[in-house]
Amino acid sequence: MKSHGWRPTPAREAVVRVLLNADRALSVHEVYRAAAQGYPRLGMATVYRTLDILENLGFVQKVHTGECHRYYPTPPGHYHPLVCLRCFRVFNFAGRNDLAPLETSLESETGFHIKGHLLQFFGYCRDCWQELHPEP
Amino acid sequence: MKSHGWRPTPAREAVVRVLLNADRALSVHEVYRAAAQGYPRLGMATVYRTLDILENLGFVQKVHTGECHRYYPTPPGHYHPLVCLRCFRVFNFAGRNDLAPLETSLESETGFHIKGHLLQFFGYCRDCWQELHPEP
DNA sequence: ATAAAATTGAGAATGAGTATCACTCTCAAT
DNA sequence: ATTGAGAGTGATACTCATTCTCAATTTTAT
Repeated sequence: MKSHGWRPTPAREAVVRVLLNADRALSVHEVYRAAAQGYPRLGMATVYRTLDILENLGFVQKVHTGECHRYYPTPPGHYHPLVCLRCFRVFNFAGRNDLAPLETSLESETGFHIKGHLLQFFGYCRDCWQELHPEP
Repeated sequence: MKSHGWRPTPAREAVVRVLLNADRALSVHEVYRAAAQGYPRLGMATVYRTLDILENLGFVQKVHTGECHRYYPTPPGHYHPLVCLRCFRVFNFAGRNDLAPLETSLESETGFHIKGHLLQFFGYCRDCWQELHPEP
């Protein structure tokens, strides 16, 4: 991050630390709460700003969940998220069928200049599913 | 819609009419403005409610665009949208690689109960791209 | 050290979407 | 044709995620 022209600051460090340790997708407010533990005078605006930077650099990814956006650390490689709608844990799956060729053929077929895509699955992880469907 | 237990009303009719004639994805406010032409006492709340119903029935689909959600009529068959980020026209493409098998294998692999997915491409259509990159 | 530039945080502002509630409309049963 | 139960409506207030503003602070290059 510092190597991309962004200054290292304690506020940013606090946010980054929280995200790297995240075992699930966090809401902005969760990131704020956790990061403010180690850096109490942190402000929400800075969290948003830092998340934007991290997302642009590809260090974190945003997921849509029906409610607000959540962020989780980008895994190495090209994966898509399968998100639990209850605990927001993320399972990253490789695009069995890579989207790049589809993207290329779509471009020539439609004349569109494609800028990106969105692919994710929603569901309930094993644990949450069991808690939601208790057996007597 | 009427056949699914929902009462036919002029407000709903006005909203439906707008969407069926839409040649691109419309924001809720755009739907409101257009529908209110033919039914001036329409309220925003009803537009939101009707769009929810139509989405649940599968008559319209929601797209994410970076800003607010937009809706467009669901084409017959199973397609995914390629959305122009400038004019919001939608090109529907068939999932060359259907997601169902991937979904099934993900379920057995991860123990997740998958509830849905999100697949869409963003870009600029030919016309908008040309306007954004004028040649001298 | 010091000036220039980047960064910050508090709080205000924005705006999409939701909730409320008194009123109106629809429709099946009379 | 009437009616009453309950679906539907719209004005309005509200929530809350996100963005904006700006003066004060921190960082970096000199």
